[in-house]
Amino acid sequence: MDTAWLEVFREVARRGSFTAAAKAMGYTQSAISRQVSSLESATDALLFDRLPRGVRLTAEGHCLLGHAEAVLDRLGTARTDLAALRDLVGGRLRIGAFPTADAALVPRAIAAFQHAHAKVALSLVEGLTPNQLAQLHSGDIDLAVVSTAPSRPFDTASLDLHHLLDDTMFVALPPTHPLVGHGVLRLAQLAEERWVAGRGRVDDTLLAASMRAGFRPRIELIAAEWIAKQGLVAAGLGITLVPSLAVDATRPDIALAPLHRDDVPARAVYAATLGGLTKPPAGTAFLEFLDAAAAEVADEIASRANN
Amino acid sequence: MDTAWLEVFREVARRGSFTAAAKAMGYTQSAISRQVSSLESATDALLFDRLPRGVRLTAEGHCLLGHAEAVLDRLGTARTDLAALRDLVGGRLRIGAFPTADAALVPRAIAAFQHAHAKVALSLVEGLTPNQLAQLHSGDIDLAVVSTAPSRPFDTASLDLHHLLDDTMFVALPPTHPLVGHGVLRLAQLAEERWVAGRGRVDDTLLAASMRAGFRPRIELIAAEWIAKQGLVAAGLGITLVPSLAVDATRPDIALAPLHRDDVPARAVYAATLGGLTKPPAGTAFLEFLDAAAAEVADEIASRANN
DNA sequence: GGTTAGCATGCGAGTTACGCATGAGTGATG
DNA sequence: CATCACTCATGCGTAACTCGCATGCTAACC
Repeated sequence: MDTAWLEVFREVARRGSFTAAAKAMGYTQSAISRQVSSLESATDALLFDRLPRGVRLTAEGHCLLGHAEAVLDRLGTARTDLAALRDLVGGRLRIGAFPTADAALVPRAIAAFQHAHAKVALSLVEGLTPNQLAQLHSGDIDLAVVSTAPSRPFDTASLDLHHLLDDTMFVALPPTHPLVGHGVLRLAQLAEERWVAGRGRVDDTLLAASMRAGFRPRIELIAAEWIAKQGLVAAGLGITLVPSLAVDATRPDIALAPLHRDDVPARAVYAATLGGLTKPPAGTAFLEFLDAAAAEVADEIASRANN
Repeated sequence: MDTAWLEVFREVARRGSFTAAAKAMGYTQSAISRQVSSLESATDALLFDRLPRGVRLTAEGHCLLGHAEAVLDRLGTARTDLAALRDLVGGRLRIGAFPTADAALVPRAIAAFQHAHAKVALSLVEGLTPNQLAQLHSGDIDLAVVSTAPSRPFDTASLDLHHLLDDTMFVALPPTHPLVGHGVLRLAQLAEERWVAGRGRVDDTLLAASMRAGFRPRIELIAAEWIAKQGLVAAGLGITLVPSLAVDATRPDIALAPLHRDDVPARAVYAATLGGLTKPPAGTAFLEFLDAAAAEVADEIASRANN
């Protein structure tokens, strides 16, 4: 059944005449006659009584009319929704990001995106990179902000990776620490320090890097939450590593010292989408905002490292 | 846009593969491929990502899927409703009838019809014949039970008339009246009686008939409502004419005497529908129940007239 | 009673949709 | 690493459909 038949049917029902409907729709009267006839065959119902002056809906025609209008309406909203999806005035975009990306990078991009495309429903899920990738593959999120870890390289085959920035490491020192203000530090200078460690990947980084620098870090303080680590450092009980993405989120009574990039390799931060698949329009648009936010954040980090 | 495209789209979305959908729907894989392609052109959207093993909905495809299912559902209910209309398990029938027809004839037909076709929504409008015909023409009712009046013959051209029965006249007498039990009466025997008259056509009938019988009836009592007329007659204050259709509705303390049919011509009672137009299936079905009810009522009237 | 309005239909041309066969790309398998 | 299996896209020829045009027919209107 062609939906054009329904449109013709609706027009004829409204105008009460094949000829009038034909004129209104740019068809010939014979075309209208045949289309109505086709619809009558398809529904196995006589839809109009043919009168000497025009036509009139039968009971069956009246019954069908309501449904036909509903169907055409729904098709119209389908068109509208699709257009909204394309024009970024509708639809949704589900984003995932690792925790420190949510300190500044992702929130800035989201704020700018929402300002530009208020009608798009954005959602954000925080999680570690492996979880993000799993959700990406299962279709739970459309785009993930992830970071490389030397230990777990992700399969580049099934992903589209868009490089955003490189996340270097800073050392968080108590404000009274003697090394504060000495510019770029080498990891070896910190061999005797007491370290505050969290759990998971960041501490792998610390361990691997310090072993490479020739010492085994003294880890006596374990704190999972960022707020706790900061407290310990601010109290002068130890030092810790801070990803550059989190420098804006450190409390003012902590000193941050840039670390030489040969000592702790930078983590690359990517925006990842499923490879080979069509990205939702909002996704590609969001990438630009992520780029802009990444550029801003990178600038700020660079200026901080040079002080 | 062909709704077959939507069905194919839905099937492919469910099965995640063109080939599987083709097998399920009895098409070739190439046909599926082209139909999806057609739908994509029509919607100007990429609906599926083509993967090495099957396909996967894009964001646009997911957006369209909901609408497509709604449209197909609605088309299904349209088909169901049309079938229900035909099979008398749905739809409606709007009936009109003149007042005395609602005393026994129409209620019986309605009761029997409702018992046979409970799902059909019946409605009844009481009104005089001219109003019924007007509503018939305006499309407010589907079928009218009307009666002829010598003064106002209706235009038989635009109507389909189905004869139900002939409505003769009875005389309502006080139970103590000397003429009670004398069988068929001639109007001339009642020349000296005092008449209870209503308004409108019934009294035209009385006037015309009595003038023809050679007298002018003494009309001193006017009562519009049937209940009032009966009261006056039962109290012995006068006599009145009763259409045969109303004999069952007369109170027991009134005597009814059949009137010779040469004196007061029978009114023909018809079921009228708009001529040339397709009758709703419930309408033609209802006619049979009207016929049956008319036969019953006519039998009862005949047996009453013979007593 | 002629004219007009309106729907149905035969006809030819253009478009569309189907199946068949084939090609290209990717994952599974030995 | 080569081969196979599976999936979708596409060229081709045929069949069906839909269109406009012209015509026929019926009923209302002047």
